Amino acid sequence: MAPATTTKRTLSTAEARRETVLEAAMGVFCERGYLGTPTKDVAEAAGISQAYLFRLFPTKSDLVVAVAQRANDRIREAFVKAAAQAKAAGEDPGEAMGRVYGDLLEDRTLLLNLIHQFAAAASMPEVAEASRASFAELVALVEQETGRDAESLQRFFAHGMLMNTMAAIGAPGRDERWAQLLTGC
Amino acid sequence: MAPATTTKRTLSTAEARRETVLEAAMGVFCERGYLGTPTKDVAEAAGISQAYLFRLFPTKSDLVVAVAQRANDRIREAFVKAAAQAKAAGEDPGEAMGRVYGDLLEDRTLLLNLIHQFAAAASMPEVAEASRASFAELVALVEQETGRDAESLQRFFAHGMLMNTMAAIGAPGRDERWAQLLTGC
DNA sequence: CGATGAAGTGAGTGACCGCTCACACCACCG
DNA sequence: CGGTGGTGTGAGCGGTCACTCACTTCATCG
Repeated sequence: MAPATTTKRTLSTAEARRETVLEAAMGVFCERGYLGTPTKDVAEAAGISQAYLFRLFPTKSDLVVAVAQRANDRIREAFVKAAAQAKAAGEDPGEAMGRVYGDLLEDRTLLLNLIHQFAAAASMPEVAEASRASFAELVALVEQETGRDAESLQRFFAHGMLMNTMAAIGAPGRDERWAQLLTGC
Repeated sequence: MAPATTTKRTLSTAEARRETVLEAAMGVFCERGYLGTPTKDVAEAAGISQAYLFRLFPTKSDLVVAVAQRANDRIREAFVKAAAQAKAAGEDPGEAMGRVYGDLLEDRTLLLNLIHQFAAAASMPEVAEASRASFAELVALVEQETGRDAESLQRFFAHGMLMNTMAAIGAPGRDERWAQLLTGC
């Protein structure tokens, strides 16, 4: 790893390692999910030993929750940025947020982490709590930025969840009629 | 299990046993998902030995695919039945199908198997294929029975996927504003 | 009856999993 | 210089996993 270029200790090295690990974990978890992926794979992808992984995240559950929160954070940040840019350009923030969500789903890693998160929520209360907190923030954000009514907001998020599912099962790109119908914008 | 104490033992056919196993498997898989649930738990829930489970389903993957298909079958059957009843009663089949999907999600077992199926689709091509086949049938069915246009069909399924997700993360029943907004009909 | 084949299981197997521990390394400080 | 505290690891531990095999029990039929 490259050492910090300059400065004094603004960020601990362990903290930076944790960032590396979370990034690598998202990439590894997205294939077989949280329960299906061994911690050894995460450690290898992050370029550290399994022993050190367990010092950075005391249990696998801790790691999973952190990964889920990171995925949620990434979505929220993208929404905030898209809304700000749209407002500055005098465009519709709602449309910009919908478009940016579609762009996010192009990143298969993020998308799969999302659906693994929802699946894991069934047996991990902390993950479920993180998911709910994320939806709370996202709904508030979209409502505030767009001023849409309840039905319109529900449609916005429903469309997002459909796109999630379609991407997960590999529907986009298929030329069957049903796939084009459900994935079409 | 039951006939162990008595000297008599009533054998069942392998086919009947497979049905029992699939039913039990849905109940056990729904908690921790396909990769997170050991086959031992499935065998116990079905009341057979692990060894015999592996004679009925040669690999865990075979079992998982069969369970996914069974969940999909159950939804399709419910849709067909609801549409037929609605038509016979002179009601709107589309509304009936939407309502019956809401009823199906009351069964947490089925709902969780659905989202675990979508998650598993990421690493199990056969599961992904089963999911796609199910969507193909469902879309054709709803379109045929309701005659709705593309946008309306997409909204129908999008709403279903949102309900899936909300139920999975435990949103229904919460009194936070966002939850009522997204789960409200 | 004895034979045949399907139903069903106890007792493993090797591989793998989450997690731990003793210890090495390195930068900095007095 | 030695000490201190954080970074990092090799080697495993106990337990669990998917899967197997030798074996028993049962129903059926000539």
